[in-house]
Amino acid sequence: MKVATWNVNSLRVRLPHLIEWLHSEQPDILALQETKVEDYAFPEQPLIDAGYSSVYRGQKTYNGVALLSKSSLLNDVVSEIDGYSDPQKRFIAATISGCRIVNVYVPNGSEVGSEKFEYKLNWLDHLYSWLEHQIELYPKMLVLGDFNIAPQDFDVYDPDAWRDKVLCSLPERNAFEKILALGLSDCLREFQSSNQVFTWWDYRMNAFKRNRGLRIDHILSSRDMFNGCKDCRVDLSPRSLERPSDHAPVVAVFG
DNA sequence: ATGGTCGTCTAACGA
Repeated sequence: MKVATWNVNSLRVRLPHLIEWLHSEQPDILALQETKVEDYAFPEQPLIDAGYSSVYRGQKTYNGVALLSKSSLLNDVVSEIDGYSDPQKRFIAATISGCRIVNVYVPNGSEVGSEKFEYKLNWLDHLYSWLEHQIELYPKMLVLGDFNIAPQDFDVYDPDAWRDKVLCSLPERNAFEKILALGLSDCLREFQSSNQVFTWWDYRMNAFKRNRGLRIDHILSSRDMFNGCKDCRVDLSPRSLERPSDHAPVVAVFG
C-alpha cells in the first residue's frame, strides 16, 4: 500500500499536476491540503476518471483538505476534531483498508506570539487529545499532512536564521514531540535519517533552486503500521514543473 | 538589503 501527502496550494490551479502525478505515481491513498475549493466545486469527476474516490471538506479561498483512495472504500469519515468546532477546514479522517487515515492541515501560525500562533498551539492541543483516544481504537493509524512544523534543526536549511521563528519554535516542536510520544513514528525521518530532505520551499528568492527548504510535511505511523513500512521519500519532480505548489509530495510504502 | 512570490480575488491578506 502506497500512501502520500501533498499540500497542493489550490486544487483548481494544480489539478493538471495532480492528475498527472496520480497516473505516474499511483498511490493507494493521497491526503491533500490547501485545496482552497468549496465542496460544491470539488473536482470529483476528474479524480474518478483518474481512478480515485474522494472525501473532502473545503471552504472559500483558504484551507481545505481531501482524502483520495484508489479502489478501496473510505469509511467512518469525520471532518471535525471531537469537542472542537473549528470554522477552518483543516481536518478529515477516514478508515481505508482497515487503517485509520488522519489528514491534517495544521495552522501556519504566522508569527511566534501572535493570535494565529496561539490558535496553532491550541489546534495542536485538540489534535493531541483526539489522537490519544483514537490510537486506542485504531492500532493501525496514520497521521499525515502539512504540520507546519520542522521538528529538528536538521529539517531546516539554515537553522540559525530560523531559530525560534514560526515553524521552528520550541512550543511547536514540543507539541510535535508530544504527538510522536503517543507511539507514532516519523516515517520520512526514519527512512532518510542521514539525508537532509525538505518538503516546502518558499516561492521567493529562488528558494527551491537553491534548496533553501524546510521539512514540514509528515507521515506519522502507529507502531502496528510502521513495522510494515518499507520506504518513505519526497518526490521532488512536481516542484520542478511550471506553476508548482510550494510543497512537494511525501510518499510512504507499507508492506 | 527587513525585500522577494504565489493564490485568492481584482485589495489586501495569508502562507
